[in-house]
Amino acid sequence: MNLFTDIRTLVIENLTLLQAEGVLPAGLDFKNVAVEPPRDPLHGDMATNAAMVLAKPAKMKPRDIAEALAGKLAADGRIDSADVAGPGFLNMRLAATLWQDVIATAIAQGPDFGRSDMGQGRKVNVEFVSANPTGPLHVGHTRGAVFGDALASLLDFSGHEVTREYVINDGGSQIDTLARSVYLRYLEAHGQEVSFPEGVYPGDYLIPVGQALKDKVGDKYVDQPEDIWLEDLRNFGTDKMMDLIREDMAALGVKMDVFFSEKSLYGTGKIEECLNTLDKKGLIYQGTLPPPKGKELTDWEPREQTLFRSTLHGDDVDRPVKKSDGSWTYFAPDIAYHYDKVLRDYDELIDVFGADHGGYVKRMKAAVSALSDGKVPLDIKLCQLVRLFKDGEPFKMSKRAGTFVMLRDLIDLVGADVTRFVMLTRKNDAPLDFDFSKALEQSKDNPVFYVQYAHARVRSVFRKAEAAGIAVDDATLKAADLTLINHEAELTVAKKLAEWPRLVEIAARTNEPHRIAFYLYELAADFHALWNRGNDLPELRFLQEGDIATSQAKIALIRSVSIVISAGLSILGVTPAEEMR
RNA sequence: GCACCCGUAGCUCAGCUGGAUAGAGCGCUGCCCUCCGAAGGCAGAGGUCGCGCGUUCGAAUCGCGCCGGGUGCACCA
Repeated sequence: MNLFTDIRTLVIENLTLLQAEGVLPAGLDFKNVAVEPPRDPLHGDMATNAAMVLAKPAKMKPRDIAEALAGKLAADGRIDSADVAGPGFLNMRLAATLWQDVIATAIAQGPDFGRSDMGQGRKVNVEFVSANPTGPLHVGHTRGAVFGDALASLLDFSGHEVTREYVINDGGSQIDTLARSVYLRYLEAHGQEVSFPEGVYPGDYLIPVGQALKDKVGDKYVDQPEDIWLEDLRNFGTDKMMDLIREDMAALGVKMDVFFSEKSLYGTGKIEECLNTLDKKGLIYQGTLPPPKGKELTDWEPREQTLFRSTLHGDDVDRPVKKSDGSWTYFAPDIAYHYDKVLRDYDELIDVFGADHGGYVKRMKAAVSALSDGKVPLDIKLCQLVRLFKDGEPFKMSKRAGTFVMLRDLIDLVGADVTRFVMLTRKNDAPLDFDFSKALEQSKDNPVFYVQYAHARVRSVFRKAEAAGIAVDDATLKAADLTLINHEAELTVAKKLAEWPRLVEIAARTNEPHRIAFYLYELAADFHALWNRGNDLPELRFLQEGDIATSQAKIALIRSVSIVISAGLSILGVTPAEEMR
């Protein structure tokens, strides 16, 4: 249920009625008629712009339309009052029973309250993380991982059929580097002194991989030329790195549905097939690109190569798919990979990339547009950088090898729940400051704590109620006399709960899970405010001595608060707190 | 040079398919615990929404042009 769409339906019914009565002309388009919460709650519970958007096509004054509509709406039992304001806004006050119904619905639907069918079962593929299999995940990957996972959950919650996918870049030359790095660790495991020249990965995490290789093959590869061991070590290294990455993701609570191997595209004719498809559309040609501008290139010279005419699909320049020596560029298998997704019949594709891939967006969209004839939208979400702080100072982790802060370090320091929530308190295209000390601080300055605290407070009331012998199971609460919930402070919370289904749809439509985090903060604030009103007004306390019916009604209200907080946190991948410690 | 992102209160940031007097938190000022957890709440002060033009009944939001900051430009992956 979504109260806003219910009321919008009511508004449109009455507009139609006005047409039938000849007050409004026929043939009006109602699609721009919106029902929203007014910015200022003093104006009412809901407002509609109907009169203003219809004024021009109906050739009437907005206020006249609004007056006529107000007359109709005021007659409906659900509307306490409908007033015309300003240039033609229609402000409505809703009957208290509607807000009380929200509570009953929340309890009846439990974790599914707010679930939407707006996705209509559309198949969406969310590709995220996709870190090169050359080492463990670091902070930058973490943001993408959290974002992608939360977005996938959000889309699932709003009626999409979601696939979480990771593409393993196991086909490129960075895997040669990995293989050589593993080889050095392998020699080291055999007691050799090794040095790590430029261009290999020096990280400690490869030490056990070298050891494992020794355990597996003994001294078979010692002092052998590269062509003997390279292919084997590419596979061995990639497998070990993917194990590591899977463990990292598991520690963060991220689980993929599909791991797609880029290598599987090579030698199977898939890339060729994809490029043939483009060729048939006249989008492949032999040509020479102009030199890149604004950059001093000393070794640049014009070369003829195979190009994809991406400019016909919105890109700035055409892009090479083959190098001058005839081998594929990185872009070629990536096009083929996205073609594979299109062929797998997804209705929509989403890629979550790091901000450093910004230059890749247009060409990828161009490729998907070309391959699907514009039928499959591709949305690319770029996650900006994460800057680490401690006590307000930039933070660097001292690591023997490398200055990256690893995902594991984050989780060890603050835990997966805090990491996830903090990463989602900023929209993806804004840089994120992550302050360790703040993330662990127990104050309202820390949104993670603030939301968790609200949930813990609800649970605390439940424990007290149970100790007092009051039944607080959902079946009992659902049957509670909710007309006892009628104080303005309580209805404020119920109204915030009513926004939840609408908020979910907005967040899903924009692919912006951070809106969930901000909403939860607002809901927590309304709840904390109500809690404290109980200090001054004893009748607002949730437990009313000797009045079980009222207590149960009030507990039903805060039960629905905890339901929504749990549902929201579940989308973000965070576990709600039972109590604060 | 070009592309993308950002610019909103002293600071960090929200702001819905364009809606009314632009909202939070921190910081500042003053209040509220014999009370379901004060780890919290209430109130006050604080804004040319970077600048200009345009579209519109209406612009922080859309378009164009500037200014400032970030990221990226290749036969790398």
